[in-house]
Amino acid sequence: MTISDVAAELGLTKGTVSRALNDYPDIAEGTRLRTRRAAERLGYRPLGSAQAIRTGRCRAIGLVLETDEHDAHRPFLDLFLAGLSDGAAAQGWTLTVATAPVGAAIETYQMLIDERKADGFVLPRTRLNDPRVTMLRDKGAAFVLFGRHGDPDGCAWFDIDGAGAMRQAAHILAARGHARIAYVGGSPDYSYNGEREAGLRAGLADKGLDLAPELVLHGAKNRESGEAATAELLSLDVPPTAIVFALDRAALGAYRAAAQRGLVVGRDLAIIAYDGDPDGAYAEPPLASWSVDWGRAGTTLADMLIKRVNGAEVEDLRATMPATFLDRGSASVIPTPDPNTRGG
Amino acid sequence: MTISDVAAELGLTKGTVSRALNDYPDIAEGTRLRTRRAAERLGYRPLGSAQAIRTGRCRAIGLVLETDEHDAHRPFLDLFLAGLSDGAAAQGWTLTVATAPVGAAIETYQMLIDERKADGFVLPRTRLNDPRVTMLRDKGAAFVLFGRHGDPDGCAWFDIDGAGAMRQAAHILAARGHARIAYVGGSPDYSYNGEREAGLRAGLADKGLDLAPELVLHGAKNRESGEAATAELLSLDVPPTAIVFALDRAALGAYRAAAQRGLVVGRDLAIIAYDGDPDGAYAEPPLASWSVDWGRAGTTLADMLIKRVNGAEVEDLRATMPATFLDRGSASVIPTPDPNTRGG
DNA sequence: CCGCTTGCCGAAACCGGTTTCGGGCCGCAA
DNA sequence: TTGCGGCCCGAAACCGGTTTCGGCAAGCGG
Repeated sequence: MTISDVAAELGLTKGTVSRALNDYPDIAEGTRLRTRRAAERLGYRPLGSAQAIRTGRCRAIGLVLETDEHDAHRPFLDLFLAGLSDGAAAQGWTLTVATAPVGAAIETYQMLIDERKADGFVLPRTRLNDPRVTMLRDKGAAFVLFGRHGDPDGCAWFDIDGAGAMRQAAHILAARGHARIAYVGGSPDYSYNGEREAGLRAGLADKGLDLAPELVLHGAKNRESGEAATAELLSLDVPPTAIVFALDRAALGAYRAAAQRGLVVGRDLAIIAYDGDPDGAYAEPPLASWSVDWGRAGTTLADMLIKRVNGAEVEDLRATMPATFLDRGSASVIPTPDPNTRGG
Repeated sequence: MTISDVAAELGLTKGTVSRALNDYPDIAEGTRLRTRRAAERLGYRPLGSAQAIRTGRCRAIGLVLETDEHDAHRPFLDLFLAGLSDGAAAQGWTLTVATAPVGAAIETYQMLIDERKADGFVLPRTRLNDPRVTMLRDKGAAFVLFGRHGDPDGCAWFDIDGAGAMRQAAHILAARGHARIAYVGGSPDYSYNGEREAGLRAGLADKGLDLAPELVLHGAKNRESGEAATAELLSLDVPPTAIVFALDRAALGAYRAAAQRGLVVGRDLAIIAYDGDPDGAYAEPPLASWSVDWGRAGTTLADMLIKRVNGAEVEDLRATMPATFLDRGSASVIPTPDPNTRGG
């Protein structure tokens, strides 16, 4: 069922049918309706590749997932893909997915651009200094970052408000009587890390507290390193009464470190983390965490990218979305003695 | 950089260049090489959509993920996608991903076929009676199942040998002194369930054992239902000394059910499950499980689908891959008394 | 009544490839 | 020398759309 078939059925030419279906202004209203109905009735769907060749648009969002990141546990990938796919499908677009080792990602983008398999890209896990950004910017390709880049010039981006979440985490812990609060970050290469730490500092400052230098650790990206970081913090002369983790995966390692010192999470030590990893719900006690709506994030990114491809300015394509606090057992109130008289 | 540019550079016509690059037999060897080098040097890459329009092939694998399955935790989706993408990329193909609610998947396939966004499909999570299979078979679309279908006629498929894994699980447990072994299955709609149960039965039969009817439960797809199933089994007059689960997620629920009865997994109760879920490694004791190489599975499926699109017969496109046993603490030897004198 | 817009559609070029067809040139046998 | 068959390549059709251009007919003002 091609456009010529539809045209023949109506006694029109294919050019006229094309213009009618694409809402050109030089088509009579009656003709437009007649054409639309006939196309519907005959089950006509324009061939993507055929339009692409003339318009230069294949109406596809490109997504390149970087492999080789062993710590990159992605429990939400399906939700994220569903969001992207829904957002794309709502406008008749599709999703082209490729994977590549971290180093070779650039080539993959290049290939997708050259063969016009995608009109633009959603860049997951944006790093502060990201070669993908400079490359795509140079080539004039359309893209939207998920996360923020060191130099936002020419970048459209979408991000979860990790700073706001951490700021509120500080407020919550302060309200529950904590004064000595630690922070365990993830990989410093990613923007989220700085955002979350800054947010926590801001929240503490709001309450007249600060983040002691010895209570700040970085690079905890999995259970093992989270456990090690926690062990280090708990060995201090004056250990923290609460720890805020940048990542759930690291926080889940804290349970064992605490247990080894005879401490019970949620009673002797408060923990708040970030990601809303479903594993956290099964910890004992369940892990309090900031959860992200990955589906909505995907849909929003898809919308933004399509707008960008259609010519919207990057300055108008920047947005954040709040995270939601899952107030679970690990963050419950801890009856602490005066921190000044405790342990030291 | 189009094919005409390359032709002009060489003083040939675009038709000749096209034939040279596609290894037509009526092109002189010298011309072929000269053309190939020029294309390489100029960085020419044929436009996917342009070839698609004439050849009818867009060199893309379609993958439709079904959402709305809340129990469909997919910790390996990234590995699977990477495998598919690698297998596709090795032959110059790409991967088109879409998602759809379970009921609406058919429409999504239809759309991808009509707009020729994919030349064929990999069908994940095949059900025994799967509407996708009948639909694609009727339309003459190319596809490869991941899992098996009730009626394999006209189907190419790839599957993990869950039956073999379960059979070996039976052997292992029997060798470690277990005689009263239970099976907790997942969703009966999927072929894997029947395969795994049958494999277990076969393995028990090999050792002169059988699966008592009261020791077979179904529908445990998550922690909660796994916990409930375990509780039910442990309340029997003569409870099992070992439980084999079709799914890791369900097995992880067993730990709590055992603990509530004062039983310790790996000492009082042996557990073997299936999937190789990374969460299992962090259980106490770690969960013994059959792990699947999702990356290789993806690559194999991609290869098979491309062969199918290129005209291979479905009968030649059927294969299984073994799972690997992760012999961890939950399956350790349990010193049981004679089952006949115990508990009853 | 004439000329000039305006609305609407047909005709044809075009996009970047692939594939078919036909013919020039060469070598070889008669 | 002529005829014939291969080897190569050019020319052009083709795929299914989009977009430009030109022209016919109706409407309108002068």
